Amino acid sequence: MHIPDATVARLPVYLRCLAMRTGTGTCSSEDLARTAGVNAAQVRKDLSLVGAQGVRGVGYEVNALRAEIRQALGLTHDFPVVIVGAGNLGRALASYGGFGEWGFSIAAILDVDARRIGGAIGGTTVQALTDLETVVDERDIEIGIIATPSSQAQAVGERLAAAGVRSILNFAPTVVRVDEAEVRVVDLSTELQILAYHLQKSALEQ
Amino acid sequence: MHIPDATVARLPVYLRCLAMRTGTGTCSSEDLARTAGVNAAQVRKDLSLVGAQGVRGVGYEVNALRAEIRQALGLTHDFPVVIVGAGNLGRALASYGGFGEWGFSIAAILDVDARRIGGAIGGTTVQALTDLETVVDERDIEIGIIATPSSQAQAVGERLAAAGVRSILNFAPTVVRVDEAEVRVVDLSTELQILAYHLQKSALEQ
DNA sequence: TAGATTGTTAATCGATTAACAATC
DNA sequence: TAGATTGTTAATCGATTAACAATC
Repeated sequence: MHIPDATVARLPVYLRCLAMRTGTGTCSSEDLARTAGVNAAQVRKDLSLVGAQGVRGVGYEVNALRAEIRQALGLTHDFPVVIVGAGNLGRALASYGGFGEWGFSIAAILDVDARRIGGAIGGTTVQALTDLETVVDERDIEIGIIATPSSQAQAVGERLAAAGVRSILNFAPTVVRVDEAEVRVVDLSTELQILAYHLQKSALEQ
Repeated sequence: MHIPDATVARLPVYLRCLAMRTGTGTCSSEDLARTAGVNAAQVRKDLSLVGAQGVRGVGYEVNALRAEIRQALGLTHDFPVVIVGAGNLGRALASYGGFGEWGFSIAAILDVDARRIGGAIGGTTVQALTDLETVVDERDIEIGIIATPSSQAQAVGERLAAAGVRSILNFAPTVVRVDEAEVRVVDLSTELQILAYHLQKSALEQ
């Protein structure tokens, strides 16, 4: 079944909201909508798209709901992830606790800098960037995270794609275009600029 | 003039694409569309919404375009930003180079941990979290960044809002709801989950 | 039964894009 | 003039949401 992009983007939010609850009990679409900050009709529509079923007059069973959403997102097996770049950002990402919770694990952290190679970050030893292809192949890595300086981001993206990685998350503040892989960007200044627009707009309204 | 949200979200991308070019010369909607990864008609529509004007048969003047987009986004003055949390993530954000380029500056970095207070991160001295209200007031801060552990995120969001901050960027992997402020979330696991969905989908298609 | 809440429809709203006249 | 590209229209597509019958 096809799930619209807009729904896919909201599913992780629902998972996060559900994670804040105790394991058992039920939850109405109204409850979930309030914590997620969306419309209740939208919650019901999204949930029916992922195949979750509630009980009229009662709500959704929290545990079953979690399972349905994870299933729909494909979070059914573990995803080994490679982080390229062991600077401040790479370290912050690696020591971010929430990886395992959703079935992602850090298979490797790579860097070019000899002073960083061999060091440990949250239990993972930093390897040389030259190991990229080997690591991707041996550990069956499907997801790569770019946490390098902007100047190296495009080249790393291309290497990841050439090694067979089909999903890339780019944290470097630059455009990375790779035809063979899906690239998502996470960027501080983009977010700040969007906030700035809204600030200006609300200032004009006064 | 009202600019649709979808357009506002693309404007920073255009700025980034334009930043990759030399200061002068022209650029067609087709050029910009290719680097930004969107449709050329969409680029022209977006640009006409921000009031940018091109020349038929030639394209848009790069410098003028940059200026129009910045103007539309409200990037006309400097925005002092406060970062709450001086752990790995806070450090990574603070040492991220692209701040100044778009008119944002780090006015303060705050933390609760006495071992971090007084230390310097990229030229800024870490201050005590108790200084939050004073700093926001004295430096006229309108934007706050939450880079604390999840457990403290909501409380920090509320304090920021109470101190008068109307725009908050939350990097903690948890839901932060504050009625008086706009909160945007940037979250690693959300992005990974969306990638996982697409991986699974393309695997099923084979 | 009465109250609550789902699941779905249908209307509305907003975003995308092909197409093409205008014009440099 | 010929080629290129904008600016805008109108069609299409996708997303949101109010409303309500179904039903626990």
